[in-house]
Amino acid sequence: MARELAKQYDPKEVEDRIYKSWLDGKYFHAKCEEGKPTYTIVIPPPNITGQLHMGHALDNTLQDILIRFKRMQGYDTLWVPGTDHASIATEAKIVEKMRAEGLTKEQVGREGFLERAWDWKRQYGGRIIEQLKKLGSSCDWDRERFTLDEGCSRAVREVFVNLYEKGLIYRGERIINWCPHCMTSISDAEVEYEEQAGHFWHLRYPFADGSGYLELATTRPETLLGDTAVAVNPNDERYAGFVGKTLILPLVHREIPVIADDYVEMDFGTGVVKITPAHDPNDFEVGLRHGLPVINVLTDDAKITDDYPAYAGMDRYEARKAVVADLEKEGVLVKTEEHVHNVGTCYRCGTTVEPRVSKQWFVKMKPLAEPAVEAVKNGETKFVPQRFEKIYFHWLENIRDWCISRQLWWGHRIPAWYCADCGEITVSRKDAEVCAHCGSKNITQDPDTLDTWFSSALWPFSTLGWPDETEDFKHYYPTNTLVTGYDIIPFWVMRMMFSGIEQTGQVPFDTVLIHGLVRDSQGRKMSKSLGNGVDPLEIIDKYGADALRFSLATGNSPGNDMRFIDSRVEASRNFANKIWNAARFILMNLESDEILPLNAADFALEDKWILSKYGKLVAEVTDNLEKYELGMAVQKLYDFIWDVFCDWYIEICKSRLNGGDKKAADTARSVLIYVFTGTLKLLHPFMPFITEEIWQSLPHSGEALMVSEWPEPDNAFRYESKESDFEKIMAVIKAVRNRRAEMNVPPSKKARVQIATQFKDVFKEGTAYICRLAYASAVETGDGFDSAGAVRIITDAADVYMPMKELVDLSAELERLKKELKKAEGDREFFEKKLSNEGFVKKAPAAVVEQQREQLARVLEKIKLLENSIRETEQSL
RNA sequence: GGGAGCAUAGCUCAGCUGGGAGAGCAUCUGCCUUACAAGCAGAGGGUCACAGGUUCGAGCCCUGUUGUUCCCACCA
Repeated sequence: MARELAKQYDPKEVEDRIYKSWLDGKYFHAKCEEGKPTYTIVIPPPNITGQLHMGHALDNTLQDILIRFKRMQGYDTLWVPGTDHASIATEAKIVEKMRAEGLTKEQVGREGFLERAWDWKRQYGGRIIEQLKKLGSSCDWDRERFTLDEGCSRAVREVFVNLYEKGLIYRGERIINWCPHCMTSISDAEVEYEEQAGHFWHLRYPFADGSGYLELATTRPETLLGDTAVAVNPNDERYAGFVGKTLILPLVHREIPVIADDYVEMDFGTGVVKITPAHDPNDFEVGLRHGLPVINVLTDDAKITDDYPAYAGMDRYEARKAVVADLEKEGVLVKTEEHVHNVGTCYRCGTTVEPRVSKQWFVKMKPLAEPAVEAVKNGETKFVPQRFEKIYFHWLENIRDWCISRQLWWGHRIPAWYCADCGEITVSRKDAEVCAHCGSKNITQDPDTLDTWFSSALWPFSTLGWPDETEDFKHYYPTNTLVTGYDIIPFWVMRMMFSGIEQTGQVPFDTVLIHGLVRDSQGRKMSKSLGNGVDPLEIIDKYGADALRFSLATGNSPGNDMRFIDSRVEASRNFANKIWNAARFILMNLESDEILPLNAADFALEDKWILSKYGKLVAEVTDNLEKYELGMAVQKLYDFIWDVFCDWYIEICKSRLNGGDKKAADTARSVLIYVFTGTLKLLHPFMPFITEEIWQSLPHSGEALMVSEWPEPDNAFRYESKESDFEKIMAVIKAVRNRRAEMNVPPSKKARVQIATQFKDVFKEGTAYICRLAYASAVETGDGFDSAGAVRIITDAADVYMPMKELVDLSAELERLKKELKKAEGDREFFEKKLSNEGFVKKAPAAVVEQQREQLARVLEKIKLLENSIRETEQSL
């Protein structure tokens, strides 16, 4: 029943239909099956503001590969999907949208704002989910979650209150990173440092007693307004006499002290530092040590406060200019130097961050960090590749308290109420009605919301129903593999680790699989501003999802960045087409829908060869996948399908299929289907669409490839010696092709092939293959042949003659033989040297020594044959 | 200032525990051979950054150097 398939694979015709059939079959849905081992992944929830980019495509391809592999292996697999409310990013979008309508947050109020935000979420929040489906992601969509949904919000409350009760969450006035554009505090992890060209202004601060001045340098002269001291190093002899004296702050004319503090580097600048506790984290610390006042000079949108009428309302950069000009006027500006320094910027909007003293909520990190470090040190959770542990440790070991409050509306509101009567704070799982301390009803909830990452940190268990002991939680927690980019370790991985350990007593996952960034073809980071981003959906449209997935899974090693190159996707697309055509070939050679039974008694040499190769492939691919070596697994599949199965096995099968011997043809069909079906299974996690589509049209049992059983190597089909027999024949075929190509003999011109060999049986069996694949008109085997005018080819197992007198240029042939002899003699020297090395023979493993001996023997044999050939050729000349 | 990665064919990259260097693309030569020209059969192309060391043996392990990318860090 020959079937007609299109000559080329058309992913557009296939993908949506196949994806729908999987959904209809509910194959993605995890059923909490008793007695089955579980395998769980929680998706790194993409932001609802996001559109699928290459980073997502890579991340989710890897997860889908793992989850499909484990599903086929028989695990009860669950891949939890969902999205993140992304407080800052989303809020910024809404604000921007409102601005277009001429509205501000204040005008619409909190309620109105949140309504708009939820509307926005309903409209766009599902966009990226639909895009993930295009990629083939086999997530359990029935369990889709959102960080701001009811369940996740309850988990957030529970954790907040729990930590508060343990004293691990506190409220305090600290210096924090403030984004004047987003108008909120951000955590240390959310600050990105970049080098900026700036200036170094040298200033003179005069002593109050008129006895001169101290010279210092600053990069931020406008903060001078908030200076409350000038510091020098206590060991600095130059300034030893000045400590304790009083200076007059220029412009402001306030009296400030000279203090001594270790923080000051003697050999940087002038060794004198102005101290502005309100606007520099280090100065803040110095201020604490010396009991200095904190004078805030900037508003929350980074303008000078009304306390300084000369500059009030100017933004920090305008103020800087004005202050410098005034300093110059006052005669205290000594000089201005060019200076490059690190400036902190907001990771969301890129605005320069303003360190600022304010009252915020913090998580005390030390007690949480220690068990999280320990869990990785003792191997409960391991990183792949392992080196990323270092980044993880480094962050946790140097961590400062986590500022979790945000001056935003879109997010989990902080469950703290302040009492206007007694001034105490009530923190509660349920919305508080009265003050827990004095019973007053005069309480108001903290207006702030929590850092988005606070809820993301709970994702592995909040999505499974925690804090309730749900079936899902009991069944699927702890999860198994977390797949993410190395850039997210401090934001997310680390926080999930300590949150999981603290809240559930267990690590949230046993393995963290880290991947790199997908860069553009020139190695640059893909970014909106550069406009160099490649849209995965366009690639899918052009080449198919399988081709994209295959490209992302291959050709890079774990943790390393990769470049996205179009030609690689094209190659993957070609590979898909190759598989498609292999399927076409098999289908057009089938006579029924039956799965023909394998009958070992009928196997031809090539059947044993391919079965043996296939068995090894199964073992290796499985092993690679279990070790997260996805790139290696996929490379082996590529080589097997293209080189081994298509180029050799299919070609060789043709003679049996067309030969008229029904039994032989059926044997070929049975092996073709067995090996091809098994290979499709192995490839399915990487290229789910095309493999499913083909499998469905091949004879099969079961509903779908994606829920079929993962292959296991069959020991009955191990044929080591047959494998090497077949490879002897292959070597002859390759050698003949090679010589014919060199001599420009067209395939249409057949030639007799005579093979002198000690493996006569093998080559007799290989006659048909040699005729077909080496364009032989006939094949003879024997001990020796007349070499006069024959082309001679030497392989490891055979001495091959092709009588093609009219084509042979004897003198050229002689040259070639001599060249080959020279090479063989070089080989002989190599092996002889190695084997005569006493150290090698004594110390190398016996197997290695033996192998080298065999190789030497083969070389010697070859040399003998070559010398013969040369002699005979010389005689013919 | 600290830490990490990378340096292999013209290009993009593999190379798992050390046993005479691989793929894809590109180039060149033949082929429309009844699955596939998105294909088939061949070919050329590499002092594996450099210098030492360990070893019988190093692309792989150790030390240093150079180049490059990234992360972290309070040098005002």
